[in-house]
Amino acid sequence: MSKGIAIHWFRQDLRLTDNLSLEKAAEFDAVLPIYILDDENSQEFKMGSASRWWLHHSLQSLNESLDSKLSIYNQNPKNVIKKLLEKYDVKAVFWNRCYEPWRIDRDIDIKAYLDDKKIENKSFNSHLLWEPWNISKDDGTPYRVFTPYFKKGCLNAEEPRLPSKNLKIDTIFYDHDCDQIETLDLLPRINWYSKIQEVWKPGEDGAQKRLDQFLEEGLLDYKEGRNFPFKENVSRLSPHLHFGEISSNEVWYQAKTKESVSGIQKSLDHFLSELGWREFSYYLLYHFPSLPKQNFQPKFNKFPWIKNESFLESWQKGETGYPIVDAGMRELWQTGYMHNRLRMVVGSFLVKNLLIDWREGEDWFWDCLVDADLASNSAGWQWVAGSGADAAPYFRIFNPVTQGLKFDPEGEYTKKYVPELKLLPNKFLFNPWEAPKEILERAGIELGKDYPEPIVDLKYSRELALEAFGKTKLE
DNA sequence: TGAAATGTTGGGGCG
DNA sequence: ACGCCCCAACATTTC
Repeated sequence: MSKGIAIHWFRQDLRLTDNLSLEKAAEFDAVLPIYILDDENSQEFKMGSASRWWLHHSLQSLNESLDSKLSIYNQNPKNVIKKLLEKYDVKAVFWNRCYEPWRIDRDIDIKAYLDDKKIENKSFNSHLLWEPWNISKDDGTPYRVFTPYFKKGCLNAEEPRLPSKNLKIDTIFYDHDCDQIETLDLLPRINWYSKIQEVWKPGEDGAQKRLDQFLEEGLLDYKEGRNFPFKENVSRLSPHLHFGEISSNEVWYQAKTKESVSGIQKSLDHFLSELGWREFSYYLLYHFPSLPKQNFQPKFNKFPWIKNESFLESWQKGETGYPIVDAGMRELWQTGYMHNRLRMVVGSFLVKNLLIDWREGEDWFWDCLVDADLASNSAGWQWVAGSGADAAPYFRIFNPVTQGLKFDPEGEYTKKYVPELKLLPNKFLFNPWEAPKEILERAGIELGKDYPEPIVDLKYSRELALEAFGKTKLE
């Protein structure tokens, strides 16, 4: 009995392992694996530059593991599928669900089209531990606070499914009329990615290796070590998870195999709860699709953000004159990533000390991060700004000097990304403007020439922020 | 997943 | 021996 061809449409699931849709498609005589670059439907959420670099390499890796038979397209997905249905004996189309509002809309439309054509189709969950629509408060409304969402909502719900190991592909069908990875034009004209290339290994193999390394070397001391950007205690799985090179279920259950290691429990729980934050972001995005551009708390709608191109540019380039902030921004620029501690510090600085709209930060991160993820990025920025769900309170303003002293006391991280300060003694590393003349001289630094003067005064900008943010409280 | 301001305590110096 | 002051260390409150 012939079952014909089934399409598996790769999207944010660029892996073979634990891929429910691919497994389903592989039950047919032949599977036609496709990837479609969809710049048409994504509109204002078009993938950023760093993500494109990542995607290029991730697709190459995926293509290799499919014996170079990944069919790739740079067109409107509906047209692609339409043409494939016309050309080949396609019996079914499968995919794993995405949660960006524009993708949901698009997929609904394509599903209706397939239903209409009487083509079997089905979507699967291979991206989240808990579907957003399965978790709600007793009164049926969505949670707005992380802790009860995770502890009561998720941990009391059905356990995440175990990773599936059932993939058996007989025949891969390749569409010779498709585009090539190169014609997607994902790589930039100028090579700004050499450093990124050194640091990351996109693809399924790189993802599993990263997880292995984290579980061996980072997890045990995760709870403490995750705060220190020079330590190797964070997982750095975010881009791999974003592109679905490894499933969150794999990460969840592989981490749990370490449960028996003595003294690991607190770190393990904390790590699992960080996966919970990822879930919470997707949950919020699903239930509040305006999250990426609209304040979650409407009382922020009349917040007097200040437009200041010059401040914004200083922040983007890592030239604010605050070494810990500049280190974070330069890490982002050079590596396509920023340690979580620094994301909070630079976010607080932009939004509270510079009073610049969180959406400016969101846009910059979107373009620069290899892990740029609509759910995590929006939820994260709204958290920092205080406008989000379970957000940082308005009065929580990070002091970049204190944060530096606390979390990079020896300056390893800061000096790595702000090397012009490497001769400065630690005592003045985070506040060079307060260093005595002769110390600056000895370190070979002239402020305003070799390294910027601070673009704002900490104390004064803090007072301005407290005043401005305090007013949101009145509503 | 802060920081600064304010309050409290207790030890040591000193008349 | 005693009270007083100073101030660091810690705790609490406020923004």
